[in-house]
Amino acid sequence: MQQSLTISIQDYLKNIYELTENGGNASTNDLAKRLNIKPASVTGMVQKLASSKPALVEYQKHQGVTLTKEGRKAALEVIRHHRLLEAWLMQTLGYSWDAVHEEAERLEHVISEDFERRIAAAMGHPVRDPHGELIPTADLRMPLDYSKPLSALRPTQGGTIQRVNAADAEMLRHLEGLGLVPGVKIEVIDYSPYDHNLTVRAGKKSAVLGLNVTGKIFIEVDRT
Amino acid sequence: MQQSLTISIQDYLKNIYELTENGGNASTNDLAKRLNIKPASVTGMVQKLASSKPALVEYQKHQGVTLTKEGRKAALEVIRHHRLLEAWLMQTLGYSWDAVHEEAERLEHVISEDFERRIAAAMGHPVRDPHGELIPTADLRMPLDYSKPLSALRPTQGGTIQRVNAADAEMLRHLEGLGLVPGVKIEVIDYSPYDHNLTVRAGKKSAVLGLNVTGKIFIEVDRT
DNA sequence: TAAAATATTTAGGTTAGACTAAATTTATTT
DNA sequence: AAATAAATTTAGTCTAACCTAAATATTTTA
Repeated sequence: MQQSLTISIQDYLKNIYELTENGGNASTNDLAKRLNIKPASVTGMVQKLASSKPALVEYQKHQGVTLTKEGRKAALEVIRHHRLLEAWLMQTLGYSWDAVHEEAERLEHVISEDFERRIAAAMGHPVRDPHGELIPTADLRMPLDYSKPLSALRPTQGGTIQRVNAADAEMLRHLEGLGLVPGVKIEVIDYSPYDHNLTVRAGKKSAVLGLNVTGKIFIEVDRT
Repeated sequence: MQQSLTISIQDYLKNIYELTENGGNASTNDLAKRLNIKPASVTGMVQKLASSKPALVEYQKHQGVTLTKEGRKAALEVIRHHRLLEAWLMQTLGYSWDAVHEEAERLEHVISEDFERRIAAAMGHPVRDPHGELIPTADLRMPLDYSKPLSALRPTQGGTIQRVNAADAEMLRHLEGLGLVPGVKIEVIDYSPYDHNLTVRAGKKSAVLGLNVTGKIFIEVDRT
C-alpha cells in the first residue's frame, strides 16, 4: 500500500462506495452533490484517482466511476472507522443519535489503526453501529447482510430489528417512541393486502405501519 | 472570532506558546525545528499570522514572535484539547504514557467543543494531564502552578508529585519503577549539601536522587 | 572591528484541491 | 432528426502551505 490518503481522497472513496453499493457507477454530479463541491472539481479528482498507481477507481469519461479493489479497501477502512466511532461515542460519551455523525465524520480520517483496534476491542467487536449499519471487518470486508425489509414479512413471522434506514431525524424519533430501534424483537401480527399495512408488536406495544415505514426497517427473521 | 483556524496554524500557535511560555520570543529557527519545516516557510507564515485580523502574533523582523491575546486563546484551546485527550485516551482505552501523545497530536485539531466538554466532564474536569501538565481551563486560561522542583525541598518537607518533566522515556520508566509518578505523596528525609542529593521516601520505598533528577520532579508542598 | 558563522528574509516554484467560465458530450423533447 | 436541456469535461485561476536558492541581517569570533 501507499502512505495514507488525504482526507479529501478518503471522502471521495467513501462516497463512491456508498453510491455504488447496490451496483452501477457513481456519476460526477451525484458525487459533487454529496461532497458539496462543483462537478468540475470532481472530474479533476476522479481522473487523478483513476491514474494513480495503484488506481483507486475505474473511470470512463461521461460514465462515472466505480472502485477498484484497492479503492474499495480504502473506502471500507474509512467506513469502519466511522461506524466504530459512532458506536464508541454513543456508548462512552452519551452522544445522541444525530449528534454523533458529525463528530465521527471528522475523526474517521485521523484515528490510528491502534485506536481503531482499541475501541473495537473495548466494545467487543460489534457487527453493527448504533444505526444498525454493518461495520466492515478488521480485514476490510463488508459482512453479509441477512436482514430484509419489514415489508417483506407476513403475520406470525418475527425477528430482530437490525437497522432503521430513516432519512429524517423526525421519523426516527417517532419510531424510537414506538420502541422500534435496532436490537428489538418484533412480531408481525396482521397484514392488510390493500394498503400493505403491517401490524407489528414490539414488547407490549403494537403499531400499524405503512409501506413507507416498513420498507425502511430491516429485520433478521427468526428461523422457525 | 473567525471560523476555525487551519491545522497548520493551530500547530504554529501551540508551538509558539510553548516556546514563549517562560518569557521571550519564539525565533524563526526554533519554530522551524519544532514544526519540522524550513525557516523560510516559517517566516512566510508568521508574517501572515501577524497581519491577519485579528492578529494572532506580534512579529518584528529578525526578532521572532510572541502571541497576541487572540493567539494565546487559540493556542490554549489546542493545548486543552491535547491534554484532555491524553488523559481520556489513557483512562478509557489504556494507552501507554508514550503512545498517547502521537494520537492526541492528530485528534486535538478535529474534536468539537462538544467533544471537549464531554470528555472533560467524564473525567471530572481534571486539572492536570497524565504527565502532570496543567490543563488550560474551559475559558482558556492557564491555571496557576503552585508546584516547585523537588530540588528546592529540604528534609522533613513533603508534598505531592505534580509533574515529571523527563525528556526521555527511559528516565521516566526508571522513576516509574521507584514509584515516583504524578499523584504520589513523598517526603524528603535527607539532603547532602555537597552533591545536592536528596533522599526521598515514597510509600515504603526510598531513593537517593541527584540534581538532574530532582530538578525535573515538581512538587506541591504540604502546608504545615 | 573585520571576518566568519549563523539566522532570517526575499523571490520564485511546487502541490493539492478547490473554483469559474466556456466547450463539449449525452440525453430528452418535440 | 433537429433543438433544447442536462451532465460532463477542459482550460485556466486561486489559496494554503510548503520548498530551494540567493540575498541580507545579526551575532560571534578572532
